[in-house]
Amino acid sequence: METKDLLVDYFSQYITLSSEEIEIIKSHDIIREYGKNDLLLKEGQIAKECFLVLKGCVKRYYLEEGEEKIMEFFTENDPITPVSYTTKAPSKYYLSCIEPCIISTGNEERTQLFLETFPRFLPVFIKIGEDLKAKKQIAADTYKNLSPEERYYKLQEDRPDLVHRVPQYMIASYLGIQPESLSRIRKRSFSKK
Amino acid sequence: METKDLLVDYFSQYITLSSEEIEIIKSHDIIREYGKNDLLLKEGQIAKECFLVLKGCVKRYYLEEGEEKIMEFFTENDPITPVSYTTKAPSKYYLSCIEPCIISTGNEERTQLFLETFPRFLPVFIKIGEDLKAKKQIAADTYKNLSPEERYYKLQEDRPDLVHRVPQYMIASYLGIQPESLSRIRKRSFSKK
DNA sequence: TTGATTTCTTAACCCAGGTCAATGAAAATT
DNA sequence: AATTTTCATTGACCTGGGTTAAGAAATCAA
Repeated sequence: METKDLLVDYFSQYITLSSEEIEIIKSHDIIREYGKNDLLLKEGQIAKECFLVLKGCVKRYYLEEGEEKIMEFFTENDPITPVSYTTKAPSKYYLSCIEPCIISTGNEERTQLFLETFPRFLPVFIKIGEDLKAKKQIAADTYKNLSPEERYYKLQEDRPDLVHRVPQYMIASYLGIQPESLSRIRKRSFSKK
Repeated sequence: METKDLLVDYFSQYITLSSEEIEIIKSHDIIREYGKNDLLLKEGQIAKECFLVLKGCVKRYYLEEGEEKIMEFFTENDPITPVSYTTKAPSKYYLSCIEPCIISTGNEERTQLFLETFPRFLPVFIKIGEDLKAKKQIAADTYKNLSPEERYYKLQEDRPDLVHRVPQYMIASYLGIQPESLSRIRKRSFSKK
């Protein structure tokens, strides 16, 4: 089936899989489909799973006085490890699908079992974790150093897909500004060209 | 000696040490002293070590057009793992002591050797890494959600020591504003009380 | 197709933070 | 102690983003 190949493709980015491994990965029934607006994690809930987005787009956001404060967008091949998943404390934020999604889910038992069966995947898992950590630090630093306007241009550069794929009011929230301001920024950028 | 106890104290936060372990930790010659303004890492350099601040204060910053953009302050018991240490790529940022410091340094061989000798420390290392990751995500989220003024008040709450210990122009840089603006924020806060 | 809802844009006004310049205070050097 | 340098404050003016309110455009449902 098509969807199961997505997970195989993901691991193939990091390691060459044997046909036996491919079969086992496909046989794991850990891929689910979600609809638009489905929640993966709610505030207050303790995350029992971590995720890997194979298709679609997920937003991570806080809800403050009814306002969504979007922190991150996850798209194809982005892993999501909720803070709550590692700390076992109630989540402070939400995860929800903003498109229909195909998502692979992991939990601790399955991860441990998987790594016991295929110990050669351990360094892969560690590498993925480290890459991710570095990427997040750089993203946070970038955000800190730029003005909202500069952040928008940077986003256009780094993830041009997102700007078209996601409604503007969500992009605005992600950039830390109001939709009206993003509208003005865009207007300015049109007249420059 | 006094300084070696600091490292023992650090691990004791996470695990109860045997006297044998204490001796071995003390016998490792991995603690160095640095003066004010000493650099731990320069832009362009590949970090061969990670650090643990036992005493003093270290800033992490980018240098852009001669301007320091401070991203983080590290103080007592804060571990520092430069992105460059994990990626082996030239560092984009600097690490420098803003006070005389006592710092324990780690590298890959020593860490591996240490963990082979004391495998029971592995979960401790993992836990420290995870705690840190969660803490950083929360810190980045907080920064994103608050205005500069609110960030200052939050900093006063979270790390009241820093505000007194670090020059204001560095606090301003950390908050992402100009020293003049911080001065005005402080002025406003005085008149409120 | 049409109406309803959601999303995006524009305008007017306000304010926090940026910039520049001057002054004062505090540290470091001599 | 005197001098220089660094750091902090203040004022004047400017600008980008917030806020409110209105309307246009796009999307969706029926």
